[in-house]
Amino acid sequence: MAVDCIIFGFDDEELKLLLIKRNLEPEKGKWSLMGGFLREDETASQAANRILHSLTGLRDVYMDQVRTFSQPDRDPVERTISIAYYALIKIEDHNKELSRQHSAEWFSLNKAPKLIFDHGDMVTTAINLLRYKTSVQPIGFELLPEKFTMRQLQKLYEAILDQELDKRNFVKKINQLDVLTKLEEKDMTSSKKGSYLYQFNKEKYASESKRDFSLNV
Amino acid sequence: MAVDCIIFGFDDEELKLLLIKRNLEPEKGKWSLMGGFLREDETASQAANRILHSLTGLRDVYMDQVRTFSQPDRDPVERTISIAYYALIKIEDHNKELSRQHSAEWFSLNKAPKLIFDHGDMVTTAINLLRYKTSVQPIGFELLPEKFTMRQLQKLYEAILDQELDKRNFVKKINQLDVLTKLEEKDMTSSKKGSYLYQFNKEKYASESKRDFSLNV
DNA sequence: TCAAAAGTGTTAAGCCTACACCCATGA
DNA sequence: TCATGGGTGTAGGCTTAACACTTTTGA
Repeated sequence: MAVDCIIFGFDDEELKLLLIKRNLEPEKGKWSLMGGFLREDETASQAANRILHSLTGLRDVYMDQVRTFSQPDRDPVERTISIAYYALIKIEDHNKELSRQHSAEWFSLNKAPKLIFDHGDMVTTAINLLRYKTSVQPIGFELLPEKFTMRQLQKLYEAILDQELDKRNFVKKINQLDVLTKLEEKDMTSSKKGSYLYQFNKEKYASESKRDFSLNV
Repeated sequence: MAVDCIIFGFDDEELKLLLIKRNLEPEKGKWSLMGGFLREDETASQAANRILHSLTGLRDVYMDQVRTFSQPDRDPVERTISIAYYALIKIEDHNKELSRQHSAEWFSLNKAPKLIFDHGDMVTTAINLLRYKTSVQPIGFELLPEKFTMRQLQKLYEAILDQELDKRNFVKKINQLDVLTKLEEKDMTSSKKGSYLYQFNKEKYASESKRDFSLNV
């Protein structure tokens, strides 16, 4: 029993994937997802968190079970059944030294190399699930810094859905959800005028029976 | 590694669940899902089909992976990780003798007994997935006979969604999907006037880029 | 003063919802 | 002839999509 992690990040432009270069045979030198074996005393979700932590140094990260992959010959060495999880992390938070040690690198989704075994399927399945989940739960914020601009948020949704969105309609819909706090602060790096920063407001989301919303951007 | 099957059926009124009375310790005599162990040479999906077949005699049944349950102590005897699948079957098609041999019985969803281990969670997760899936793929038909009336179909959706629907609006929406064939034949059992029978039309669904529709009844 | 991104409203079309009456038939 | 379930259309409200100009300010 193994667990594999599809690790998503966002760099203000594209959705990215953290992949590791495999350092053992078979398929040595090829790219793969970060994975590991399930221990006796842990749940799959705990294993996924542990494995993610060993590569990124992060804890308390949003993760979701994708699906279990069980083709008998999916791993040519011995039968391994893998439970796939995806994780949403803030790229800048992760421990670069740790990921360097694992020869890990970030790839844009559409420029990612071919992956070993059925890891490509895992990624595809994970993205589809991510698309669904973002329309039903406010998990996009997990990929952004604490404070972010509307433009960053829109770019994120565009990256996840792989389609352009209308700026005005997007702002309207996000505001309707009423789960953000608009800060006084402005981000001055992106333009001369500067743009307001927002924060995800857990209280607003939790309190007001917005537990399951529907966001059709 | 085990596989457990959430077997859904529909009796023209309610969504039902096929459960078996456990004949071994622990929890002997309690109700549970039908399950079994994964064999060396099969995928989880093949195992699910095999297990379903052993209870119902049915093959080529619609099944979907729900999620994998991995709490170390979920089975008190020994650690068992279970991949849950749900199945949609036509109640009248299944082999009653086989299910009698397994002391299996159909229960209405809301009248089902408490289940062993985490089987209750499995059922809840499966229903949520089923609700989502029916809004995105025409899988409801798997629970109905070959030929069915609009009223049966509506009752089915009402059972799945657990809410009443407007008759006229429902018909409109189903017709918009354009995946049914209206037959000349009428079903005369339900009323004196008789009601037209319909059939799910795989060709219509497959051909016309309706691969992913959206049905918001 | 100009370039570059931020911010902001309105309108028209389409979709969804609510709602009630006639039809066909067997008893 | 009457009771039962089957079948059908429309109008109003709401939501969604399309669309462009002004603001701010650093260079």
